[in-house]
Amino acid sequence: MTTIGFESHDHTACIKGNIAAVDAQCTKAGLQLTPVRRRVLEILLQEHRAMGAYDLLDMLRDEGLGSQPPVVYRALDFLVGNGFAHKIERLNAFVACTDPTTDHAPTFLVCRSCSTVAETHTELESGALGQTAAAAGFKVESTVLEAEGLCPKCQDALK
Amino acid sequence: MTTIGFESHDHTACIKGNIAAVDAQCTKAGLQLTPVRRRVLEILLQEHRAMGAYDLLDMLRDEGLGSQPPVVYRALDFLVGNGFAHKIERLNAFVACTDPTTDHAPTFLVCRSCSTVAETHTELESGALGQTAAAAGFKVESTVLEAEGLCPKCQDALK
DNA sequence: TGTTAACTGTTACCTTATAACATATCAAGA
DNA sequence: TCTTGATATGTTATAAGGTAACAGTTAACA
Repeated sequence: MTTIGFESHDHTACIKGNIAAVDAQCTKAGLQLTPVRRRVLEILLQEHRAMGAYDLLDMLRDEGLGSQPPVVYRALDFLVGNGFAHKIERLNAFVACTDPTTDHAPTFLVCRSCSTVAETHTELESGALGQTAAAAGFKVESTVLEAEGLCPKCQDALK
Repeated sequence: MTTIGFESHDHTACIKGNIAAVDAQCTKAGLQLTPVRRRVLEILLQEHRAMGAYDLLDMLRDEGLGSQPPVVYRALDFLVGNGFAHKIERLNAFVACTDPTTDHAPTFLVCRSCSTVAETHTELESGALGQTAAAAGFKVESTVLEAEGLCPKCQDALK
């Protein structure tokens, strides 16, 4: 299990690597990473935080890439549907996936102070949720696993 | 760990018991279970499913208990804030808490076919989320733990 | 070159939620 | 008894999030 999001890192390389991985994945799966879709993913990677659909739309509009809500929602549907981005339900906002190459049930740690989102991956079966579901005879199709609180930096800053 | 929601049970007694428990809790904590708040909780208990704020508002309006959104949102804020109800983020909807007497981090199993919501309680510390957060130095203040899928009945019905 | 499939553009609208301010109620203290 | 403060409700207006439906575009390919 790895946690990505609260450490500093080479962000430019991180963006390039992610886009390249998504590109490869799309080619392999016959998916089209169109300009709007690519740009939305780039923005999410650059900002490295949860962004609302209308925040993204404002940026697209400034760049002449679309000005109406369906444009950004369709791009987000594509990205989320294919695992290249995730929706943070608690925030009604979206983040780029940190590991777009593997299928996974993401878990998020959301800092309420700086809004940074860390993504972690867990195995459903081994977790309490998976075990509870199995015991209840419930067939899980998708999960929402989010924690809100304070990241290490903000805990220090607020002391 | 107990799962409540997919078994049949004496619903009338379940409602009375829950309201009584909330009543006692309010008296003890100096909280006011006013008519609007009580009625919203009753409706949630009666319906025994996730309900949107505007669905609740329609029912309140029919009963002359309030006709504008803030009325129901304030009642829900009170109920959710004190642990007497929960919000299902995935659905933007609300359910009565099945165990209002104990402070807990609820987990929900939401059936996409019949919309029934089962609530279970898990210990944060023992779960994958708690362990991940601890490893990352993240201080958890609240959690959203939801699974969407098919309940046992609907799995049978769809065969 | 016509047809199809996938994607984008646009209008219009719906659902969910909250800010802000006015009013009402009630209990504690001057 | 008055009045002050705390708490709750009533109401208007609007912000924020999301989608249905249909028209137009582009690219691949028979």
